[in-house]
Amino acid sequence: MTTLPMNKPHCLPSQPEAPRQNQLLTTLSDLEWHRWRPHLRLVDLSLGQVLCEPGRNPAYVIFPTTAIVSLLYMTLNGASAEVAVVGNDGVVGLSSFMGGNATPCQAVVQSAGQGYRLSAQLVNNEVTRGGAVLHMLLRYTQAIIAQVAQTAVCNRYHSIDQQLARRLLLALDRLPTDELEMTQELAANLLGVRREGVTAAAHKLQRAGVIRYNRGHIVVLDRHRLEQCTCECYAVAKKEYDRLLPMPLAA
Amino acid sequence: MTTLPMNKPHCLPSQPEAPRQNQLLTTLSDLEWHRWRPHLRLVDLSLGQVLCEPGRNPAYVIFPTTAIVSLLYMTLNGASAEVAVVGNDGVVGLSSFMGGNATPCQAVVQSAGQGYRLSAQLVNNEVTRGGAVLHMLLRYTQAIIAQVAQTAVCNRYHSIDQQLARRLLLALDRLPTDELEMTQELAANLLGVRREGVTAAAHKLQRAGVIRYNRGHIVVLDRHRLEQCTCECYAVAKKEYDRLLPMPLAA
DNA sequence: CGGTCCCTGTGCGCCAGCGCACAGACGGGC
DNA sequence: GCCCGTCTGTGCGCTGGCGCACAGGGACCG
Repeated sequence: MTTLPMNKPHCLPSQPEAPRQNQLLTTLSDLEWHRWRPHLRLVDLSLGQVLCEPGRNPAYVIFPTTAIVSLLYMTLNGASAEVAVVGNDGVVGLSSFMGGNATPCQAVVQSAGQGYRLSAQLVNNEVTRGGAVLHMLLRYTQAIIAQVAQTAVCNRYHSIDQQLARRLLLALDRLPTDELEMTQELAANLLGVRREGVTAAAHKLQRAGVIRYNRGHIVVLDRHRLEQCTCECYAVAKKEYDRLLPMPLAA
Repeated sequence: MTTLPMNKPHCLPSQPEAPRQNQLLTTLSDLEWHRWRPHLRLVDLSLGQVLCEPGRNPAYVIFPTTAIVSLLYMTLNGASAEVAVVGNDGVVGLSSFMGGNATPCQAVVQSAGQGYRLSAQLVNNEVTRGGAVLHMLLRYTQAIIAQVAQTAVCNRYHSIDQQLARRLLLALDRLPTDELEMTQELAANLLGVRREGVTAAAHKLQRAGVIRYNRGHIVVLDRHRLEQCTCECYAVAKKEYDRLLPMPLAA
């Protein structure tokens, strides 16, 4: 496995006026930004809050700053699987900008925090203008597709151990600290595996001294080793994101 | 399992001048269509042809008419997994319109046929205009995301039997006949499973009288029963596509 | 301070799918 | 008509993950 220089997102503990903690928003030029600013509203996102119900038309898109959101698909018999993770690196509600006005996937807050809310209508207007905002959203869409596709591959080929490590890294990248809240039960639901499977995987990580696990509270002790425990999927998706988003936006 | 009315795509045996056999192209207004027409060029797509190499910048997007194309992700050790199927219902090369100019996934022709080729540059111009073409592409992008996500879920939860049935239906929907060419070896690569696993699954279908299998040539005898053999994933993705694409395009 | 949830650990039996190794069996080319 | 390559069938043993059932053990609340 290649070990990438994992620059953490610039996600500082919430400053009184920290407008552009979301990386997508930081890609906007000052011009665009000032046009948007009046319409952005900071909202609290609580654990378990459902931002988007399957088949419903969400009224807002949300650019998380400190919160983390899961995109989940459900099966007929109630099982679920997470297909993508969105934090301060992205935006929730792509479907509304894409014109479909709904999506079969559910968006649930996995880690409480804040985010900027913007009306779907406004985003649509921006899209039709065809400017920098559109191109930013398109880039991000491509990154999401890569992440979802990589999840499909990962589900096919990789062990629970590897997938758990990957999921922890995904969370870590979107948090300011090395600690996160996630019960084994929850992790199992996200990965679409048994809780006992997660217990076993978490044990291995713990005994290797990579994490410390206690009743839903996880401390990552050695991020570098954690990266070695996961499959390529993590690095591939991250690399693709880094390739797409920091690029100077053609417009 | 709900049994949908599976209206086959209007894909007639190639007429001498059948310009809009691709369903995305049919959604365009006459105005848009006539603007595009001079730039579309009908090309032959041969079995196994690679339309897009991972990491490379494809010069064209392709709207298949009779051909079928797989979008594949590869793993480090050479294994592969198909994340989406594109036929006369879609377009290959979304990444170029999304601005990323490349994608980690590979596009390979699985069923020889034809398609309309259009320069990526031209598509980009259309996108920046922000008109009907953009909205069509966005809609289709959303459908692709749904398909990829559903593939992820399917990989997680469903048996080889179900996945094989699903894959056959995906091919069938994009072909004018009830026959298709696909060796067990190939199917195994697409599904990311063992060839022997496919052998077993195909046997079951054959013994149930649903298909006839012979050295890479498959005849679907009973499509209805085939639909009953697969998981919900097929219907969910199809429903989402039907919801998104026939809609009158707002612009 | 005791009860009651949650979370976590553990121990089964079970099975789908894997890896490997061969054995037909069809079919196209010479 | 024969040969060889490709495609398909079959038989192992193995293992990762599943389903189930239950036991300790914090944490919080009254």
